[in-house]
Amino acid sequence: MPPWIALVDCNNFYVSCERVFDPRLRDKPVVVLSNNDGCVVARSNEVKTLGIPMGAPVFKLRSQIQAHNIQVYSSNYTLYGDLSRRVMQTLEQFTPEVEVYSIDEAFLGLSGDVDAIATQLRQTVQQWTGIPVSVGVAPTKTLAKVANHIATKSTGVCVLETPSTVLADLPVGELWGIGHRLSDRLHQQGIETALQLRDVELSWVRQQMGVVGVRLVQELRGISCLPLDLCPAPRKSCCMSRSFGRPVTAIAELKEAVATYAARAAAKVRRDELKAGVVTVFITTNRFKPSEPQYSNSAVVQLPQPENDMFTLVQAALRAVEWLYRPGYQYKKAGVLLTELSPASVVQTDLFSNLAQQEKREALMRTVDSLNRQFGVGTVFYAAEGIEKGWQMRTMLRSPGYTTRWGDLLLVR
DNA sequence: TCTGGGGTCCTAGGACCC
DNA sequence: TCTGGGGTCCTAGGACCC
Repeated sequence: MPPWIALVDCNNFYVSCERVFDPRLRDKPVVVLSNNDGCVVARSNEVKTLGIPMGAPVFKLRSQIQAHNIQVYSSNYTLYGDLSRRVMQTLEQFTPEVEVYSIDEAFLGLSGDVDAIATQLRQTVQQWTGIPVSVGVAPTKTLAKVANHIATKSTGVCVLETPSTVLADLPVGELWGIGHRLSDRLHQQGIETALQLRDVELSWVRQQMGVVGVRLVQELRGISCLPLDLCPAPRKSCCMSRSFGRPVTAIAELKEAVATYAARAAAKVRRDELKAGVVTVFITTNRFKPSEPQYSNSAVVQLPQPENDMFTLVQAALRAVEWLYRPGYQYKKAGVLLTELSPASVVQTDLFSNLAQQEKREALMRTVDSLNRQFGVGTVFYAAEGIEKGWQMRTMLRSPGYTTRWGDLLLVR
């Protein structure tokens, strides 16, 4: 294992993606909103300077958006996913040891003149993809996160060899793995900085923060406890859920939404060559409106054998909705969770399964998937998903699918 | 009017077994 | 009188991440 770990982080990733295809957005304040245009999930530096926090609900920002002429975008995950893939492929030019950690971050194993490599890598990603990145290099993942933090605020590259002074200036709550709960508890115990946490007794850490805390503290001391994960295990669950664009009261609409989510979730597990053994459906009213009657519940359907066929999973999900639905409530959100995922290649049949029928369905699913891949999600769908979809989430301000839809190709002149 | 979505890991406690 | 203990599995809830 090489002695260094680098964290490459795309700066303000979603905003940077929008800027790649619309250079007029450079140097302007830009935000990208969550699904349903609910709250802010990405901010340009100009917006950060204005003090607008991550996760701020957009309806509270109206006056600021006006006053500073902030450019507002709905999220365009197809575009971001595509650019992310290009960034990751570029990183693979520099080392085979790439752990894709999230849509905009990767850990890399590096050795040699890491300062020079990091600088070169940063320039190459910028040149090949148009996305600015910061690179933090250190002996452990946790310290690489700290280094990245510094890199983002300075020249874009930071190699952290002797971090004591840096850790003394870092509030403990900003460490990777310390959320607001742990942060509060540490403050109560008089621990304010990352350096103080690093130098605390391990037995105390074990008792107060469990094994997760022990690993974190060891990492701060330069002892790697979170190795690079170069071949991630297959996922254990697949969730598809959305808030509705408006309150939903009728079971017919709820069924359309849940059928749509089940079909999308089924497509995801087929893409990953998995099958699901259990389908869970949940529905809920709007918890932000305590004045209205509240109801939320979930139902679990155990399948006789693992499936990834759209019809089977949608039917199971719809049975769950019938069981869950109570009239008289304004539903705000629903979701479908697929669990007990197993490899699709393992064929498991029971006495009553009809092989010929199963093969026909698999062929049909392959055709559906390929059409939806080629022409966009929703080209072919199950009638139970509904046509009008009045419940669908709002996305008023979405940018075009520059790299994934022929019709949206950027026009020059 | 208007507050995201998709994951993972850990722990504690109960049921059950021998 | 004296009432084990270790292991596994499952579940719910908590905490965190991006």
